[in-house]
Amino acid sequence: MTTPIRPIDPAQRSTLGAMVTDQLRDHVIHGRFRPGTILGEVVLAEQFGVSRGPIREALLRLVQEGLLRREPRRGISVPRLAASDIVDVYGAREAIEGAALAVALAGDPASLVADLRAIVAEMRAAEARSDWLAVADLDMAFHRRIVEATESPRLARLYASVLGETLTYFNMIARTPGRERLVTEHHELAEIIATGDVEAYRRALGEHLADSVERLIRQARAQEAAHSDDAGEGGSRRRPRRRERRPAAEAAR
Amino acid sequence: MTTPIRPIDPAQRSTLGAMVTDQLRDHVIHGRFRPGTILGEVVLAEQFGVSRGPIREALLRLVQEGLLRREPRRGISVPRLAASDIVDVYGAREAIEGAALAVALAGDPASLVADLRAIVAEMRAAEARSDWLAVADLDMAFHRRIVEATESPRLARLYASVLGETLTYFNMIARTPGRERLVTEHHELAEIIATGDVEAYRRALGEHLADSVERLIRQARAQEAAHSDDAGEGGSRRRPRRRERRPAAEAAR
DNA sequence: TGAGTGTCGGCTGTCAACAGTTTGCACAGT
DNA sequence: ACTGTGCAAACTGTTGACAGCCGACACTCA
Repeated sequence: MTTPIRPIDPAQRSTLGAMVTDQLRDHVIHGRFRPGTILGEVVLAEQFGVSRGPIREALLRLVQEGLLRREPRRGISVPRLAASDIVDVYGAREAIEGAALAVALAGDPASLVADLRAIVAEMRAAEARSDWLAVADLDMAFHRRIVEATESPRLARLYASVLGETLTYFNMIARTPGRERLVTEHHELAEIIATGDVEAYRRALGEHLADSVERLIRQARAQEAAHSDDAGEGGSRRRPRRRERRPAAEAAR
Repeated sequence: MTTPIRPIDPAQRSTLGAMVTDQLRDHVIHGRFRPGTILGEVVLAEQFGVSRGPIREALLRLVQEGLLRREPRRGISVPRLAASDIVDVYGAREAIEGAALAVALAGDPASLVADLRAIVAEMRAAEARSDWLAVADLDMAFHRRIVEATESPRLARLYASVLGETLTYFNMIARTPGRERLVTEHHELAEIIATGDVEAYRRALGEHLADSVERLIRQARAQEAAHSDDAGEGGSRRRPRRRERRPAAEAAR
C-alpha cells in the first residue's frame, strides 16, 4: 500500500519564521526563560542558526499573542507574572468559555459531552501514573474542546490566544499541591454540561478557575519569596529595571 | 501656564513599523483595498516611503489581527468577506460582550450607564446632521465601552481584535437602509443595562446584532451581484484564484 | 486548434550591513 | 565616599541585496 499523493496543505508549507515561532513559543510556555529575561535577537539568531529576520518575525508574533512584552528600542522580554495578570487571564477565560458553552449547547451537545467524558477518562489515567504534565495538557484540551464546539473560528482563535498565556500557568499548576482535585473537578464540570444547565456551569466554572487562581497566586508568592531579589515591578518607577540578559542557556536545540 | 514636563509614554515612543501598521489598518478598515487584492510589499514600501521591513511587520501584524490573509510564498491579501464570516464575527462579539456585561455590572454600573447615555446622545446629534460615519464610530464606542467596563486588559484586547474586523462592516452599515434604527436601538440597549438585567440585555444584544448581520449580508449580496465577476471562492479548487494585483491606487499619502 | 512544456518576470523569504539609541561603567569633581 | 558626567559597547530598528518559488506567457507538438 503506497502512500497516495496528496496536495500539500498550504498551511503546512511553512516558512522559517513560522517554525521559529512554534519552537520559541514552546520554550516560553514551558518556562525555559526566566521572567524578566530580555530575548536578544542576535543571540537567538545564533542559537537557532538563522538570521535575525525570522527571529524578529517570531518575537513580534509572540508579543501580539501576549506571551512576551515589548518596549521600543529596549527589546522584547519575558513578562513577570503579576497576581493581577493571573486574575485577569482567568477572568477572560471564564467570560469567553461561559459564553461559548451557551452557544455550544445549541449545537451538538451529545457529541461534546462524549468528548469531554473521554478527556476526563484520559485525565484519570494520567493521574494514575502521576503524569501531571499530561494532566495539564488534558486540562487545556477540555476547555478548548468546549469553545471549539461553538464552531466559531474567531472565538476559538481568541480563546486559544488566552489559553496560550495560561499555558505558562498550567505548567506551574502541575507542581502545586491540591492538583489531585483537578480530575474530579473536570469530571463534575463535564456532568454539569451533560445536564445542559448553562447557569450551573458558569457557577462551577467560576469556582473551578478561582481555585486555580488561588493556588497559582500562592505558588507565585512562594517563588517570589524564594528568589526575593527584587521587590517586583509594582513601584512603576520611571526606568527601574536594569537589563537582565541571559545567554538563554540550553534554549535552542 | 507652561506644559508640565511629563515622562514620555513608552507606547507613544513608537517605531516606524507601528506607524505603518496604524495607517495600513485604517486603509484596510475603510475598505480602500478591494477584497482579493494582494498587498505587495514593494509597492507599499514605495507608497509609504520606507523599506520593506516595517511594511512586512505591519502586514504580518494585520494578518494576526485577522484583517488580512496570508498564503506563504504567495503574498498577503485582503480577504473576501463571506456571509459565514459576518455571522461568525458577530457571533463572537455577542458572546464576548454578553459575558463582559455581567462582569461589568459587578463593578461600577452607574458610571457605565452614564457614559453609554452620553454616547447615545452624541449618536442622536450625529444622526441629526446625517453624519453616518460618526454614527458608526459611536456605535463602536458604545460596545467597546461595555467591554472596557470590565477593567480586564485581556478581554478588552480580544474584543478590540474582533471589533477591528467588524470595522470594515461598520462602514458598510453606514450606507445601508434602516440605519436610522441604530440610534434608537442603542438607546434601548443602554436603558436595559440601566435596569441591570443581564439576561434581558443578552437577548436584546442578540437581536440588535442579528439585525446588523442581516442587513450586511443583504448589502454584501447586492455588491456581489453588482460586480458579479467571479463566483466567489466557494469551490476550494487547488489553486483557483489568479493574482489580482492592484497598484493600490491612491492608497498612501 | 488545443494541450503540454519551457522560459521569463516578479515577488516573497531570508540574509547581511548601517545608523541611532540605550545601557553600563569608569572617571572626575565635590 | 558619593554624585554627576562622559564614553564605549551592544542592541534594536531600518535598509538594501540575493535566491528560490510562483504565476503568466509564448512556443512546440499532436
